[in-house]
Amino acid sequence: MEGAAIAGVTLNRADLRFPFDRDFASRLHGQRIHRLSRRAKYIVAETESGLGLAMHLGMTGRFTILNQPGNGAAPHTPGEFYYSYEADPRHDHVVFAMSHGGTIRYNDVRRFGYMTLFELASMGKHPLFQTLGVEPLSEDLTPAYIALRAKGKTQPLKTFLLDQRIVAGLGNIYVCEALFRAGLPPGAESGSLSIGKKGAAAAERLCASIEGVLEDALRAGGSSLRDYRHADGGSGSFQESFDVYGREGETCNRDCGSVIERKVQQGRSTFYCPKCQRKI
DNA sequence: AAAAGCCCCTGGACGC
DNA sequence: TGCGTCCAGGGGCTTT
Repeated sequence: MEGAAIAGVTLNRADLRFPFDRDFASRLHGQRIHRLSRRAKYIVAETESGLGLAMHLGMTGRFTILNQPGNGAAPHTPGEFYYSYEADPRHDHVVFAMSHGGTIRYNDVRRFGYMTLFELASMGKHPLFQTLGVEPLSEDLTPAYIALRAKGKTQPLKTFLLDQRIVAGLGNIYVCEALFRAGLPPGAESGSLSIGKKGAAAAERLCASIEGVLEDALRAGGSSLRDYRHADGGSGSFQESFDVYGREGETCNRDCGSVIERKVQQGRSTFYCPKCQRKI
């Protein structure tokens, strides 16, 4: 979509998680998309005129790119998977008509996603972005950074890692998986990461595990649970490589003889191996 | 300051 | 077939 202009925006309702900005559609009308980028869990469309469109998918948000008007998308190249998109009047909330004749649909069953316009020039000062922590795949994520931010915190590691102000973009799946790979208990005090040799070693493992999990997941095209899909209708396969997520009651992949358990932290499920993730 | 709990919303899975 | 309960890739707000 980079290089294409927005020929029209149709809003099929007045809000998603939040009401759309006033003049949302008209401000985007005719804007050429200069580039698409990402910060934390936000997809950002940057227009040539300096307008930014931040898009968060929430839990069930999904973009589908259709290269022809109507229901079906023609393959980009011969032999490519042909994706037929069935219109969903109940949950197709936003439709972008693009200058080259294609359309982009935003579908979101639970409407926890949202979109908002902002000025690219002052992105760093925008409330959505201002407090975000480091990108997990950047060189900013280091054991020293982890130790610094964890220092003195009594909150559980799981909570610490889900906090977007610390590391931006980690979600429930990848936090669970990273903690497993690092051999760290989800309930351990975060502050321990900044104490002593064991803490330093743990921070080191955690850092490497976060990177490793995300890289593996990216290679696999992400995790496709339920109807989670790519913009071309394809799906990821990282769910087949989960060590702990969604594996309650199953045997640990480390052959430690234990079974994966589930507990609730912050109202979300944490999956872990009680034996492999015993202490820092 | 930190943690627990509830809320937003819809739908699928499962038990009775 | 229907109804109730629990659960879900996120995260904000209020209460303790």
